[in-house]
Amino acid sequence: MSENNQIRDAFDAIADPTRRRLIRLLAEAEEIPLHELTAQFQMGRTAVSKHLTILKEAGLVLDRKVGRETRFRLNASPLREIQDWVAFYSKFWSTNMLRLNQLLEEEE
Amino acid sequence: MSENNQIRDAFDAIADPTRRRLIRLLAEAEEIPLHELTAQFQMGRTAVSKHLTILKEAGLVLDRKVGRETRFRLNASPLREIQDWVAFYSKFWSTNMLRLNQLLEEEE
DNA sequence: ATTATAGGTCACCATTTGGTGTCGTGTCAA
DNA sequence: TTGACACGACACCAAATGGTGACCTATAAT
Repeated sequence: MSENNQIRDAFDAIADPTRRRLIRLLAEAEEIPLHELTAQFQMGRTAVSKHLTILKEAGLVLDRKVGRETRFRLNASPLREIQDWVAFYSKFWSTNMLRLNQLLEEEE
Repeated sequence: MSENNQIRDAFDAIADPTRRRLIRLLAEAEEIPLHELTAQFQMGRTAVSKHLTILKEAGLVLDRKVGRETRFRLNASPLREIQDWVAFYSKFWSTNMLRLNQLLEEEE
């Protein structure tokens, strides 16, 4: 269960702003077909399809064919890795750390 | 204060595994000069320096010159944006959402 | 039956990315 | 003062990235 099909890094997948917008759009609806997603962007269908492929490779998106359309939906769970990663560094942006940086700055 | 010098996206900066390792190394010490960082990788000094430049452009790293060496240190605060972004989606990987996905899967 | 829609696939392209080696300069050590 | 070290800057390169348009097939609508 919960197969590890992740060809691609989640960090890599969310690096592109277009793909983050796709994730956002898919979060706001159950399922969205490609042509409807494409309508939200200025680029062509092929480009959007490529971005969705990358999201699929990272396990962030699932798709199913319904009639002649391919509907996409979000699978957010790979984002857990991102959250775990960033949580580790949350202790480094406390006010104490900011003050330390300021002190080192003024030292020279 | 806390100037917004971010030429580059933090999402972009953390996409590369080498840069994430740099962030980790810098989190474990106060300051590390370039040559010492370079020793941790298999690539050359120029490549590591380029990665650090990218981290600097994202505001994730600060540097100061001391003698003939350039010492780098972590400035984690831009990671806050990442945390805020990913926190929004945490509600989508609850067990309920996973079950819903399974149901949609079995539907066809 | 014909036409329009949806989308996969492919070839193609410009730009960016991630690495290399070299050269020049400032700094520390002998 | 001579040499070794640390580094920035630059030219260069292969591969990945992010986009395009054209073609083909499957499905839906008329």
